Amino acid sequence: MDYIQISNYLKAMAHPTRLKIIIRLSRGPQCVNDITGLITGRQANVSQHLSLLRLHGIVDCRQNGNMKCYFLKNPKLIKKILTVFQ
Amino acid sequence: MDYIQISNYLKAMAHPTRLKIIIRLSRGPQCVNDITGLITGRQANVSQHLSLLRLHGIVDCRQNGNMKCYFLKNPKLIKKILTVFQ
DNA sequence: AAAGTTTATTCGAATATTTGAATATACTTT
DNA sequence: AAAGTATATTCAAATATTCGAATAAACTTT
Repeated sequence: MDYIQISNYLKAMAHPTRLKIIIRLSRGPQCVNDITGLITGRQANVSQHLSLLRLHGIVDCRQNGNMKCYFLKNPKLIKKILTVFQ
Repeated sequence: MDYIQISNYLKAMAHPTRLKIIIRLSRGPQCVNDITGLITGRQANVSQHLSLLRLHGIVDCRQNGNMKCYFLKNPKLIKKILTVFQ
């Protein structure tokens, strides 16, 4: 990963709503509706952030009946970054 | 550090030019002129990025005669983040 | 199949970031 | 003190990001 890719990855993480989502997902998978509950914002906006996170390879999801379950694609990497800030 | 502060810190890092500067400074202090040499851009622009990095507590500097020497304020933290991406 | 849930997409306005240009400041040497 | 070198600041234009509003899509239950 070169510095351009790293900066893209960090930029995707570096939004308060997205980071909040990431922190939540670092404790386990969640569906969109539950994630929306954490955020002061609309479901559509949460979906926008989730699709950006997916585009950058930070999260992925699987259909689960009616719902979609999001999870971190590389939880180890994310957890390492988060623990640096504690 | 809460998620707002963390996202601000990550945002400050998450620009290709600034990350390049940070990576360079992780190997030791450098003056503005040397840093400018790394970047495809003007000295004034490098100064802009450096002052933003300083504002966010990522770097600091000391006057060194004619020149200003920039260095990472928390090199351990930065190095931990960078090694995650290798 | 109609109604209800859950999630995604598109678009435009508001906002934030980035950059170059111009110029200022500060220190050093002559 | 004038000229030279190194760095910083300000402003405006260009660009990118973010969010709400509207609505679409997909699945589930009735």
